[in-house]
Amino acid sequence: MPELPEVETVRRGLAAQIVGRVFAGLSFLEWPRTIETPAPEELSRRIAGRRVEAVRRRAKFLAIALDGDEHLVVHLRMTGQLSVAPQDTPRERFARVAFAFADGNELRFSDTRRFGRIALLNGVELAARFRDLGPEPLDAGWSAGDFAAALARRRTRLKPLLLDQAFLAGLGNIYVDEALFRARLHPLTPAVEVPEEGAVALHAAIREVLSDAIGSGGTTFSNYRDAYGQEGDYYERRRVYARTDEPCPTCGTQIVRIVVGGRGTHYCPTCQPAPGATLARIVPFAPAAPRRLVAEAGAEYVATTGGDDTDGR
DNA sequence: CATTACCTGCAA
DNA sequence: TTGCAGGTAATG
Repeated sequence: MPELPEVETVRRGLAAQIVGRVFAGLSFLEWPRTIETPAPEELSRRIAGRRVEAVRRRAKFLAIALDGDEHLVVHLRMTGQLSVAPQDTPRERFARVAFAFADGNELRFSDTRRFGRIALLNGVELAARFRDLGPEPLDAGWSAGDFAAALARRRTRLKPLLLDQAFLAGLGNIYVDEALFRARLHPLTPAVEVPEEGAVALHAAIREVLSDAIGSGGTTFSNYRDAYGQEGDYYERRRVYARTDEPCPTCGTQIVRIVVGGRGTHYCPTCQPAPGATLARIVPFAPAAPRRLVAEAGAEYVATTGGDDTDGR
């Protein structure tokens, strides 16, 4: 479920509900593998009596900071959900773990697919866990210039690169497709081939998409709910993700779905032309035409872009 | 770089 | 029954 906007939405709702509350211990453990470290007994002992100081987010991780340098780190993965409810209330169907508060409520972690993970870390361990994450796209310090330079160092295609949390933190499958569409870049474009203005456009597009999505409370198309159980509204605002065969909102061309790096990838073949797909690539495939017409097309291509032309060979 | 694994539910 | 799903780590 969760990419940066969803995790940020959960963070806000969770902070409003639990900052200031004091944990009493572990109260429910249906799926022990959810807890990476430490052993459940130790975790329970270490959180008991600890007060929630803040709920933070780094990339797609949530970090519930407790006094005494303890941090409850949560990764929702695909279907994880957090909620707060009285302990004596029936637990959700897919509840996996719950942490009791001293006031009779509990923090619940539900997770249909059981991919989600929770760890209790001290400050040093927390820093180590976040060490390899790339920049936060909404941080003021993340500049278009730095981003352009980083792209220029990579030959990888844009789609998998933007999904790489070490390159840039927080994007997932939905928002990569949405950002590439807004920047008019094809998902298979090698990063190094993105022109400067393309990098600037992509930098802006990433921020716009993430900000808009946070403003909509994230994207719900099946499982995702925030810390109050509410759905996000961004699904209806998306432009290409899961809109295969629907008309592009800009030009009307049917949205295409391909698989890149094993992930469903959606784009507009007109607005996001394939890498290198200029007249040089299109002309050879054009239907047979009078020689004079072909020559004119070639001449115009050379004149307007100055790229390497295959016509002469 | 692609594939598989981790899991389960749901729609075609 | 098959394929697909918001993520990521571990394999060839």
